[in-house]
Amino acid sequence: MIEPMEFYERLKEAYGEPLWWSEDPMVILVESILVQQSKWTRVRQTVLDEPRLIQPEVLLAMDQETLAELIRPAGFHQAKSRTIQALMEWYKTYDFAPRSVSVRALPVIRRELLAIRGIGEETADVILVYAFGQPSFIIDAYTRRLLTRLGLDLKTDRAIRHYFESALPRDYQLYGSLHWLILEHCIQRCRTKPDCPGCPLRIDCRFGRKETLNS
DNA sequence: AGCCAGGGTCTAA
DNA sequence: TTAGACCATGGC
Repeated sequence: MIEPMEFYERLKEAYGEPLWWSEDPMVILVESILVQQSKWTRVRQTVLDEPRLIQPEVLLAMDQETLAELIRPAGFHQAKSRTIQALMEWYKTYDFAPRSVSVRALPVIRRELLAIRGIGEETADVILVYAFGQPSFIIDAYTRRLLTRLGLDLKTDRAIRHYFESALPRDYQLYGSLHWLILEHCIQRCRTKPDCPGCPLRIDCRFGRKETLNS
């Protein structure tokens, strides 16, 4: 059974120093909503082409229908436009200065984010790690899939969270880097090469195939 | 044509 | 607590 740190090292060795989502908190806030059940290519077809639009005041000033049209290519545009504006209202209460909060505030921020309709566990953790610099491990579909393929019997997200958080230093940069490496591995490599020759994790990720029990 | 994508909410059992 | 329908779009 592979340990979380080894998991990280193997990916890092294969893909090099991991990138970071963005240094701009506003980009994280907006993109984390847009990318839900969507793809990067579609996210890039939206409001992100206009950096002047990615500002809290601008997003709050436009009506929801207008914002919805701007983000249409990302899918679920009605729900997402509503969520983005609710998120901006919440962000205002932090004076648009995410890095100023203390580590002890993590559970508070997480609860507040989860209270916003359209923001679930994954999105909340993405925002915590990449925008607020808080160590809350991000669990996405790719992470679940890799762990399953690694033969780890972690049935719930709670178990997966414990697997990582109990073995890794509580370091938001490490959490963010690992999450990014997993994306790198799954999107850049596994999805384009389903057979995954020379896989650094030495597993069969089975992209493009139905997940089957007992396989 | 149909399947699927880095999710989230709601409902029914 | 968990499974399944639903939400929308576009690329392959």
